[in-house]
Amino acid sequence: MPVNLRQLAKLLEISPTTVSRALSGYSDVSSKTQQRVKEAAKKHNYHPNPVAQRLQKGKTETIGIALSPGQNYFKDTFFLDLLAGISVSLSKIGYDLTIAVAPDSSQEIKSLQRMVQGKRVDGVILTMTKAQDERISYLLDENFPFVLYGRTEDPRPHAFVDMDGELAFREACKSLIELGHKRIALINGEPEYMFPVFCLEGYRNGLKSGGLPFDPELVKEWKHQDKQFSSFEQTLALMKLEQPPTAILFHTETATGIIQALQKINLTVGSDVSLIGYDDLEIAKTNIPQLTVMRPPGRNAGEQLVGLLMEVIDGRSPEKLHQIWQAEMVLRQSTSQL
Amino acid sequence: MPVNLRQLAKLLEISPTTVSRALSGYSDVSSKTQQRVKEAAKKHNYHPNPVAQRLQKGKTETIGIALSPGQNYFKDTFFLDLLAGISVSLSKIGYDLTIAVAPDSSQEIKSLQRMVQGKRVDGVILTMTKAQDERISYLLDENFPFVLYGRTEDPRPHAFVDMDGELAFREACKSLIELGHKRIALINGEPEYMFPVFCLEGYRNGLKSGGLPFDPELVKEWKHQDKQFSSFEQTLALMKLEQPPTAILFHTETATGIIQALQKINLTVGSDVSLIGYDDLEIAKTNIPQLTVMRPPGRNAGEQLVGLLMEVIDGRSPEKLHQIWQAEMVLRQSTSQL
DNA sequence: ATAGTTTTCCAAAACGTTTTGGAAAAATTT
DNA sequence: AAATTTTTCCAAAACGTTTTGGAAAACTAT
Repeated sequence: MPVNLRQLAKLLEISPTTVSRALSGYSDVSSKTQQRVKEAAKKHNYHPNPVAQRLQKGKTETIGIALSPGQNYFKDTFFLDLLAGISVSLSKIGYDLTIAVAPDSSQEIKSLQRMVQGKRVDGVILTMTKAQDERISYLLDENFPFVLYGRTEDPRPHAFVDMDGELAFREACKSLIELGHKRIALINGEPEYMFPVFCLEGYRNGLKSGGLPFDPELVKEWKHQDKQFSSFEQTLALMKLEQPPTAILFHTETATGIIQALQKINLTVGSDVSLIGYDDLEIAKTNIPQLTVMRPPGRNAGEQLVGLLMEVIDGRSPEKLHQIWQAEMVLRQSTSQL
Repeated sequence: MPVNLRQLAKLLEISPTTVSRALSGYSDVSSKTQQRVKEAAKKHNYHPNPVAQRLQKGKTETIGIALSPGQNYFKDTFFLDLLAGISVSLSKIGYDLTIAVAPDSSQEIKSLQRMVQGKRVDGVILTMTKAQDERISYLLDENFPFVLYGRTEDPRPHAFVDMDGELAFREACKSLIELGHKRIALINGEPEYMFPVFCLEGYRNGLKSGGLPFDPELVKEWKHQDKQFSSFEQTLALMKLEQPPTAILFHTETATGIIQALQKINLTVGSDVSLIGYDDLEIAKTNIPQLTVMRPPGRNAGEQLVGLLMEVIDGRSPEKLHQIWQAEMVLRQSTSQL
């Protein structure tokens, strides 16, 4: 039932070469036969075998994304959205997306090697980047095409897309200062990952530009393994300080823990304590009161990643292949004048 | 730098045939040369080109999973866990996992066709199955190997894995009746999907076996597009009834909406209203009070799906290739004697 | 008509494996 | 030592495409 190129050629009494070239629309086959071939292909339900194409072209026409289940950083539908963007962009150019999930973080490098050394993909996309990231060193050492969603400290040139966490937290901080807040806390992610590092920097810069001192007591970190509970605890700790904060900057993915902590000690979100989250997750809209957040542009990150990666694969130097995106503030009910 | 089979053979002054057979451990090559070949392969960092292997074997050694972003059914890390199980099981047998995300539900069938007709995969895994599911009809019509995570009404034999939603909701219902509840509500998913259909059935059977009447007023549905808000509204509606329920059965993914609704009208979870959720998501453990839930076995669903799919691909009749798993009750603080 | 162009086609090689069907060499039996 | 069996190897074909380097056929310009 499944016809191949040779059989189709035989049916048309024409050479396989011509059939191949007709289907790819080369100008050295007359429009008449081109027509004829295309019709026959449709009629006989011919689809070129991608495996054969790949062998011939010397490309896998596949790109990979490596994850570990430890990466439950991704909340809400964010990750699926990213995957969707990547997948759709890839299928437009005839590429496939293969994903490798390592059983745990320690095996992550192995599943990456399987894709790279095993010649299963032409390039990879990496998320959840760390300041020191062995996956990135490996890819750079191997000189294998990749693009990051996030940043890293490795100085060798490489392509990446990232949010401007510094700007987002700086702006959020400034807006709280404008509302009269003098004690502003930050509940941050682990500094092992790159993003929280930028967020802290933005927070410090925001304080500085508003003329407020930096107080290390007001900065807490949650653990990835136990996000909600650790942010719950950190919130309680903050509020037990001699001079507790009147506002908290945080990552919206930890909203549940923080809000429940405030509830427990009978503080009202929005009046007693102002909150600004980073990322506009579902909870920000469904919570009562709705949460003021910094909203990243989102949506087409996948498309951008694919675009950059293709340039890297095509051999363009990754020097200039990076983008840093800005979040915008969405004012809702969790912030108020002090 | 990347060595291929022929080059390795030349280096060893041996035929490519023998190298190939040595590496696959055939008994018709002496253990001495087998040793020699394997060492050389390691030394020269030889990895067989999977594309060439696939062409020769006539298999893609790849399986596909098709999603649409509309499927935000998947909460928490559940989906990543499933993907992890699938990915790990596949890599053990040398297979790749390619995922195709359709831009929206209407395109879902297209991205499935791309994988199937385009000969990009040997089989597919489907989730979020509907009672009437065009994806499933398509695959059955094409006689293409697949396995479902969920059930469907199509009577033609096929492989699947599913939870026993009927049993879970029946048991949950019975346990509430034992606690003395007489007005038990169900906040269910849309009956377009198969799972809620079974849940409703279990609920009805539970009532019946406890000698309680079925009251349609006590059954509500939430919308997938707006899960939290619609369950919020439905909860309020339930509580405005002349005879409001004293207990609610629901899907844990809608917990936020339901709990916030109860909070709004000053009802205490666990004493005023008992709650039992289906699925043991993070929120069930972090909420105060912790939620009593029905916990599905989880974890190795991916492994099972892969196992069944491989049998289908190997041509085994799918008649007997299905499993239905049972959830177990986890007693926490959201249920109490009436 | 002749030479020169352009258009249209195709045979053969190549991509990197595995499998098939023997053949040569070695070991065993007569 | 000859005949038989077993062990070890390999040449060639095959998987389904695309590309290369021409060649034949059809026009165009002289």
